Amino acid sequence: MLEIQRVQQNKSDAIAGLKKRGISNAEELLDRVITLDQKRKDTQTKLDSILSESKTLAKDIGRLMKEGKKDEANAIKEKTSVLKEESKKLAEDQKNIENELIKALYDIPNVPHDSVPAGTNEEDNEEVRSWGTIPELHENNKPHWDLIKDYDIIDFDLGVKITGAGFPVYKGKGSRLLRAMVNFFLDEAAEAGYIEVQPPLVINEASGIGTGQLPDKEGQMYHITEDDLYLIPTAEVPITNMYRDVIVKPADLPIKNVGYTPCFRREAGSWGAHVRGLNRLHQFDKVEIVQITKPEDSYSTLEKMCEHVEGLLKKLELPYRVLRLCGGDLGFTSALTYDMEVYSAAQKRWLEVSSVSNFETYQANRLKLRYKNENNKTQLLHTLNGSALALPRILAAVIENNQDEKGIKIPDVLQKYTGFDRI
RNA sequence: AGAGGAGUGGCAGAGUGGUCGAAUGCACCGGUCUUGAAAACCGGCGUGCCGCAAGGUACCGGGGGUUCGAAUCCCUCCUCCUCUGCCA
Repeated sequence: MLEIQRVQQNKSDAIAGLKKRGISNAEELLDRVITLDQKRKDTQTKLDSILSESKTLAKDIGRLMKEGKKDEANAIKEKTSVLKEESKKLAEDQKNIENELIKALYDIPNVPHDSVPAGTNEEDNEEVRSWGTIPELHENNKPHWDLIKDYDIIDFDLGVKITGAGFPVYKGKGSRLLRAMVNFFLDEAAEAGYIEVQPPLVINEASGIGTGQLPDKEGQMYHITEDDLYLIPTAEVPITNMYRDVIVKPADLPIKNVGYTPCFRREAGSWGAHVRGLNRLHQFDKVEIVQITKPEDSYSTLEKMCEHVEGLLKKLELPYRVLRLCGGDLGFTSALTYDMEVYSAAQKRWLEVSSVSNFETYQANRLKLRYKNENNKTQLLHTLNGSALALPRILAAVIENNQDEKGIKIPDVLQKYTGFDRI
């Protein structure tokens, strides 16, 4: 959630930023927050002074009782009961105002970074750079949903039988290839200084709120109602929430974590064109990198994280492009996001395989994730994360782009992980 | 899952209805002393909110209640420990 102070100080910037997301009533939203905050302050001032008076009187009563001046004490008691009623009412008002304020803040997305182009959808995303050459495939090349059947490496029907649509079964060399990639990605991240973690795959409500999946997007997560827990939609949630309510020692910054987890997404209502095969699933694997940095370091860190992701794609010899997402395509909590897309020569389209974002203080503000700066002041940190990488689409691109008449060639860097060089 | 016990500041640990935001020790930071360090001594040392500030206010696992007044009493939830049961 946005910092109220920042909204107040740079209101026009915030409005301009939110307009890039296509939010036309930005000024109205921000004014509401500012008004509510002022109301909150006023109420608190009143409440505090009443509480202060009550406290003083309570102490007087205690003293008088001890001195045996019961009548005097009782006289004061009457006064305090009036104050108590007032403070009770004010406390209730205060709570209501605070709830309204938080709700209002939850409704406002992050203010995009200056470099984010305005726009309404993916067509307005800006290509920053690209790499690699699109391979020429043989005449009878096939998309991955056919290849996986031909070589019997991924079975969707079996997944349907066990669970339902969107839960594939990886088999034999398919399963080995998946595991090989996970290991490759984790090793590369370790090499780049990320500390590996294995977080829970199930999170509580507070964690969902911390990273912004709740209260808005609960429909996207699988909800275990009996225990009121959620299946993680991404490792970002448990990993970032490790640092909820933490004041980090400056010496520990930047924090760099990597985690491999399955991810679970209901994807309610988002099925349709372009989601065949591995392109969109309810359960998929992902290696996620997360960094927590000082505010002044976050944008250079974002670039480094992109370099890391691009390094993986280069080693896998996959042609890719990097997009800077426009305001309309930008995630709710993100200030700047780069999407990495790999070109699938068989599907003849770009596949999003990674998304690297800087959330600035938006998540940290909800998480209460802070550090003591040089002036010994507690200050919000910046959070960043990126997929490095999302497995199914990478696997799809790898088998599609490396197919020939005789089968599928495994990229060189993966061979020591798979133990085989062809499928 | 059942029975019992417990949750207090970075840690340890006192505090069972009033002057307790909380003793004390350790850790940490600053200073004195010292060539330097250690020891000793002096001072500082939680977080949020309101306030220009002085200061005020809230927080003793979470939520609710009793009371003029709650770390302390009551209810409820959570977590941890011990024993029993079950289990990869």
